[in-house]
Amino acid sequence: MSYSIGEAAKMVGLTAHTLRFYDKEGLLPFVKKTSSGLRAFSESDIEWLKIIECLKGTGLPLKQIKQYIDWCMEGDATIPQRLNMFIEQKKRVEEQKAKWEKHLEKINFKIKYYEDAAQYGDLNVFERNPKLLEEKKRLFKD
Amino acid sequence: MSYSIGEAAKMVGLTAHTLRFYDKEGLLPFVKKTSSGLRAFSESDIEWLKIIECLKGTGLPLKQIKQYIDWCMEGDATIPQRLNMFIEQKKRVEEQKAKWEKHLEKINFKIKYYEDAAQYGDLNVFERNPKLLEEKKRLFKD
DNA sequence: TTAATCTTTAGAGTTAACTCTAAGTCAAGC
DNA sequence: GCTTGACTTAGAGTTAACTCTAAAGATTAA
Repeated sequence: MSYSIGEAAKMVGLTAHTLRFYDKEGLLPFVKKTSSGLRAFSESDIEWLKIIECLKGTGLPLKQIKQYIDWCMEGDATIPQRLNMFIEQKKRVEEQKAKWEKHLEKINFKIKYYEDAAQYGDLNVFERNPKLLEEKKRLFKD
Repeated sequence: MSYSIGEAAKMVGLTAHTLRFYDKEGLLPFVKKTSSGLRAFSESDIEWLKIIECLKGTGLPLKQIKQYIDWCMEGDATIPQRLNMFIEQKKRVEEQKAKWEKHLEKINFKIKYYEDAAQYGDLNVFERNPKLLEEKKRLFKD
């Protein structure tokens, strides 16, 4: 069983346009075509798309995703590079997560700040709640 | 005390070019200029930049950041909108974090997969480790 | 006071990742 | 067989967010 480009697109939450664009960029060398020239996505192609989505979704540029796909096509000799690539990506994701935690603290501070402001209808928040001022200093010091 | 555009840029990890671009886009209406036309960033302007960085770093487009800045300039009447904006942003960050957790599981799987492959020099990983195949099915089923 | 460095503007150029169009081909239902 | 909708390609256009250039003015250190 195989899927048309439109079906495959729906399965991974992309458009057929985007899949054609990826193909043109060399990200989908594994996708075969029918005798009449239509792309036919196999189950394993769908898995490829999910890995591409995973890497793209964690911020890896398409060029580097293509690099990975190229390594996969080259065969067993590139296993170390591929392993290294996923280790690096894991590192990046975890760094990014740490950054987001910091951002989230600032956002939570702003929510507290505006909740108080909304309640009283003005921005004299720190006069009413000096502890929030301390928290602000801590969050914005660096 | 105030900072030149270059100093301000260094303090928040951006370039002077980028700060001028932000200014042109209307993101920095609070920045004053000296009598000779140079931008002078105050301490509180630096805090503005950090909030902009926080919002940009959690994926909010510059247009929506500008919307927030505009609300701030409009005065107390827009406090509810601003509160709502941060609540929405918090929601988005937490959704994004959940997505990244899922991506991270796939990445961890790939690391295990390629570690085994690297050790044996081939990709017959699932023959050696059938449990990994089960994990793959679980991770890629949806 | 002069050289080096920084800042100013307007505006052009770049990059990544789509997004769409046109003109034609293919497939499924009636 | 015919219509309708999905598919094909090449290539143009879009969007966001920078990134850079040029020419002129401002600031700083010697």
